[in-house]
Amino acid sequence: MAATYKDIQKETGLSLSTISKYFNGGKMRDKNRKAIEKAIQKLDFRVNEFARGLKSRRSHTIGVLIPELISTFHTAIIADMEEYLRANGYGIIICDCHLDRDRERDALTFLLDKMVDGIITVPYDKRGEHLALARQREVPVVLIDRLASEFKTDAVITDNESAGELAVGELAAAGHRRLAILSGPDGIYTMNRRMEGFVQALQRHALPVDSELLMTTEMTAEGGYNGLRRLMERPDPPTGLFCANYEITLGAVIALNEMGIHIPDQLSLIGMDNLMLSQLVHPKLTLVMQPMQLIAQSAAQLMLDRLQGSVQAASSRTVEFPLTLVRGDSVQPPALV
Amino acid sequence: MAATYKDIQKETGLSLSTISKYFNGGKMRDKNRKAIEKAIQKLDFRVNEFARGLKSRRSHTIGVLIPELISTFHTAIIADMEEYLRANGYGIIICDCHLDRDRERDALTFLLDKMVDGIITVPYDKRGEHLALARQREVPVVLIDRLASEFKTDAVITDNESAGELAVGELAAAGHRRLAILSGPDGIYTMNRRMEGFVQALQRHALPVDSELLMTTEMTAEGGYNGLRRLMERPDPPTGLFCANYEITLGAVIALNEMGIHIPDQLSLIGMDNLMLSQLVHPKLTLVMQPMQLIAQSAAQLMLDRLQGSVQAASSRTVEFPLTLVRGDSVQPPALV
DNA sequence: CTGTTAGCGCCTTCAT
DNA sequence: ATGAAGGCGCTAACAG
Repeated sequence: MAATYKDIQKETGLSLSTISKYFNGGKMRDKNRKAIEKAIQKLDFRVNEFARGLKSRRSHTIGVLIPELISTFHTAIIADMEEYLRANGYGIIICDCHLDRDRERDALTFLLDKMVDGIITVPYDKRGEHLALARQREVPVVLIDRLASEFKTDAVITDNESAGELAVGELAAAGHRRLAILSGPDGIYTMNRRMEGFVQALQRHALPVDSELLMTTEMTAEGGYNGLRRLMERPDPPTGLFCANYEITLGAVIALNEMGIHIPDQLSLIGMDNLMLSQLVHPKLTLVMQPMQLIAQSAAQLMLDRLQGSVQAASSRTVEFPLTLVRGDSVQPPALV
Repeated sequence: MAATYKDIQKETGLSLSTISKYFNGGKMRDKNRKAIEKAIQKLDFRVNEFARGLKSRRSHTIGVLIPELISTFHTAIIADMEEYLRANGYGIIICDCHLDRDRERDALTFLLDKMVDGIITVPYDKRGEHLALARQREVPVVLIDRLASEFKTDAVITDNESAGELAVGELAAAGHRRLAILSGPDGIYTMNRRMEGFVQALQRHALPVDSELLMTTEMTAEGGYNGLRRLMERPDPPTGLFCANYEITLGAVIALNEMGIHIPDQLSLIGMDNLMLSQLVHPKLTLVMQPMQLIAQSAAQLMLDRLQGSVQAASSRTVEFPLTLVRGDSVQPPALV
């Protein structure tokens, strides 16, 4: 049986309120402080967080809700957030909705029922209306990676349009004119933005926009694999390709290997995220990278600001980070046909 | 302000104990049940888990403590465990100790202070003495992947020795005699076992054991990269290699690409885990695979058994799963020198 | 089957 | 600076 204030009381003869004050930073006689500390040692006393939470209504726990845990991008961000939040006394409860809107809603309810103090989420449902439930319970929400059309709140995103721009710019500079994109399904915030940026960049560079080369597929390695085959089996395949997320890039590379299509001689390729991939694949890939650590820390900080009440309740802040192009050897001028 | 039993009481006129019974599965008049349900709807009532925990001493939360979140192996297992546990009403609080014993100890304390009902961990500290603290607080512990020398408890592991055996068997069958292993640091449970299994298998196959070819390195891509270079820059390099974990495999493949050493003509390679890798790399890698989903589910189930009290407190069960060899194209007979 | 009551461990006025 | 007392929301005897 765990020790309580009463046990400390028995040890020290002090009253419960003095003991409480010790744990909540009040002033007290040095002698008493030391007596309490001695009793804590002796009893291996730990404050009971249930009791504390019952009064304070705080669990010092943040719910993290994401579409899929098996995603380098999400995992990397979660790892950084976990470290940052724990350093501030907060633990994270993770829920993975497995790319399913109903599960996402259930998971949110689950987290709220677990009395989390806040929710940090990569919303799967584009509209994000499920998040209204959190607001109704007065639990702050911070979005990562994607905005929700029907739910305004603090968010950390990257300049997704520029991903398309960076890729097109690099490929166009190498002399490519027939460019394709393999993006995720319509309805995914980041994928739509990257697609839009890509199309706008084509226009800006006065390159042809062939809707057959603006392909969407699942955001999985399998999706990238299938998408690439469809793209390259066309009578008139592209000479330059941008893969709009990590898993799609992975699948595309697998398919290219299988089809015996050589990078960059036969196809110039630009992928996204995960530097490790770029080094593993031969030749090294040129990538558009997101600053994962910055994203993680700033999401965590936005949440801490909310929880510490240092921010206007009504305001909503959006932090947007730029993307960077990391050059490998997967882009070269197109073959002369 | 969230609704409480008292609010339901006002709505229904029923007593607190009747309402409590509703939530804890007692019998009651159908009329009363319906009245309560109606009130719950109207008030958007949720049971306060702080108050409930204060009485029951249960948070329905499991602490998950791992060496590193950025590890496909750990992430995959966590994703499966999360799903399985949540389906049973349990959430998981994740802590990553970043390959640091002190942080591991701190994280354990953190989790216990968060009132978790149990700890599922891949212990980083080989001895696992820090886990005694959990036992002292009567919090059950389930180990994954590694046993701890100084802490006996329920555990789920794989037959690590057989990894070495499978690899040596496959390479020997192809005619290789000069075999090397790239394993993790001495002191890591799995790495030691795989190394031992490898050496025993060499002896069983009557192959020479050259201690220079039994190499240990960090369990990271960088470790694999460096280890491979050291190995292949020797005057008399091996013709067959087993990489004893995923990250090491990754790093080794990167280094081979850079050095222009071709698989399998110049080196036959067997890696571990992560089927995706095997498909990405050209040629496809032959791999020793661990059944991640089984590991995850059985760890979760061991924990649930403990929490539901359906297991003797004193007993300790170890579940060991077999490994499988998945053939790719990275092994062929050695070149005639 | 339902109601009354006394805590679970901690925090917070309010006195002293 | 310290002590006494009530209550946070729920549960579990115990009566009725």
